[in-house]
Amino acid sequence: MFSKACEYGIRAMIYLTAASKEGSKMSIRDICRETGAPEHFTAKILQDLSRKGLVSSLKGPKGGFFMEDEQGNINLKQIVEAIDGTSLFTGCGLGLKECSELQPCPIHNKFKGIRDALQQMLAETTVEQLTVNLDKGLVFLKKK
Amino acid sequence: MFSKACEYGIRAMIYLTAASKEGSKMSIRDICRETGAPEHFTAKILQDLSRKGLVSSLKGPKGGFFMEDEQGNINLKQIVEAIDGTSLFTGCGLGLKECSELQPCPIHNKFKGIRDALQQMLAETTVEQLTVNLDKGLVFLKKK
DNA sequence: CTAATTAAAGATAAAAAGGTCTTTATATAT
DNA sequence: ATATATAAAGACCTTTTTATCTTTAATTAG
Repeated sequence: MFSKACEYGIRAMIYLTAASKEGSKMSIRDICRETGAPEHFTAKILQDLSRKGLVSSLKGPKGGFFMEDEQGNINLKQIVEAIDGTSLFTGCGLGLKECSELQPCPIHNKFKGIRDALQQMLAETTVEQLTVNLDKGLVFLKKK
Repeated sequence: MFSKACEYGIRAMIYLTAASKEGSKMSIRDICRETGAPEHFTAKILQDLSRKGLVSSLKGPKGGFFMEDEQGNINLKQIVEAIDGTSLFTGCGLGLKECSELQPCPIHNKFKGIRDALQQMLAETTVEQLTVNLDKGLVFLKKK
């Protein structure tokens, strides 16, 4: 469904949001230890998200990545769009370059229903919400 | 959502089902002309689907690909699984190797809803059904 | 000011997906 | 039998994705 980059990015942002509640900045190493993601690859992804304003960062000792308070309101759709683009939400299920109500592919309407439900679910889910059961050990960001 | 191979495969099968109603066998060239797909790549895909029994084929002059009557009942889930595997239906939204009710990722339940809806939609949609509006020119398999 | 620590950036590599080309096998029609 | 048309198979190439390695820039602590 999502690219690896997107999966790692979402996991990192959820972890960062949880950690930032205690005011901590986390290094790439920390983040990847806790999310089971590859370090250099994740660094690329977070640098990209940082440029786009979805996460914050600071260089130097005691530096690292973190989330500003208002960044907790960022939702999953924003992250997916930042990393994977909008094609998942707007593209044709059968890959047609042009597919619309006017010129639909055979699965246009059925697929649209699914696509829209996915889009809505992602849009209404903030990273903040996803940290709720994390500290309680009820949900996980990597294999135990 | 689906791989290119899967998109081409589905489009080819819908076209073949429609053509086979008139008893025609279609060459790769015909199929790709009508679906806007690359020939050699589509040949690979159809050869694979043929080995797996989802389409039928015959070599030689007047040969080509076609669908047996009962193959019209094949549904989209079967095609997606044959080409892309089952990970879309069973895998974790955040890419965790182990993700289940017992050990869920933060989006497990919300994602499961979407995944299941997609799965059900694909399972209840047969290629036969998708040919209905094709001859009427109401739906399309390639850009006009 | 210096050393240490961290993200940023860029170069490179490996793997997977997507796509093409060439040869072979098989069936048909003449 | 021979020529022809077709799928089947395999080798190869290109692009994208995933991942790693190295160097640079910025910040902090002492």
